[in-house]
Amino acid sequence: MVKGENFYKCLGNETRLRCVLLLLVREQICVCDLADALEVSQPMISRHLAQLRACNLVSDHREGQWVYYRLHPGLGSWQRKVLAATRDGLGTVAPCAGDVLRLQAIERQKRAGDCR
Amino acid sequence: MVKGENFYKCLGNETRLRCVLLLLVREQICVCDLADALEVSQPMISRHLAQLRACNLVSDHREGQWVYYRLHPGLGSWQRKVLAATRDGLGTVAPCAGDVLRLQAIERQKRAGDCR
DNA sequence: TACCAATATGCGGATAACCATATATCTTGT
DNA sequence: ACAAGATATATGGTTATCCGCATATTGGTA
Repeated sequence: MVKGENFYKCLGNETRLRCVLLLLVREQICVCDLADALEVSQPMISRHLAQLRACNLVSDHREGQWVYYRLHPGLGSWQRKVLAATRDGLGTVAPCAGDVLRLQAIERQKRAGDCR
Repeated sequence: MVKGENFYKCLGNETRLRCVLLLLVREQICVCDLADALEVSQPMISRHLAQLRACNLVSDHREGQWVYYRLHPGLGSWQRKVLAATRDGLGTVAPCAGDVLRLQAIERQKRAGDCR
């Protein structure tokens, strides 16, 4: 089996692709922020994240109550090139552009909450 | 729907990925040579080529009895970058390396046939 | 026309992918 | 210990994908 097959199978789903593209913009994102930014249910994002994890596209770590995901540090350089090219091609159009905007809004809201 | 989704769905199948990587090595290849190089049946290669065609990853043209496939000339630059990075990452390992060798053997055999 | 090689497609069955809903687990604060 | 928030998984049903085999189509040639 071609090693890239699972890699591309993962990217062949809209939710997972949008996840990965968001993780190209932010070092790490917690599950609830991902769900809100992509406007999908919590079980749905969790299951897709599990798949990305199984294929070593992302890694996760817990910080208290929250689980943060990031692009897997062990990604091959060719895979990073693929993702970068994809961001250049798709990052600025719908729905990815909207995902970034929503994520930024979520982050603003959290910072505002910290102030009181 | 993210535009790249179908692109990646196509690449998420071993046979189709190997096809595309071979087409990165040769300008154009006919169906029977593709089937022989990848060691898959003719209906199978034909069906996958139809899918690649439907997603505008490849284009085809007839030359007499043979139908030749090539990477679609209208591929976006980010898509070409993705394919180039994939070739760099996977092109020299199995099964892709073997595909190229078998294709070369097929071409040698054809040239030998032409000489008599 | 008849035939052969090359290619495409129809069909049926097996498997995998996907989603929504419900429930379980884990962590923290009370 | 209990409650609540965050995350993961189980379950069931629907749809999509993949494959093998048989057959149709197309172009060249006798």
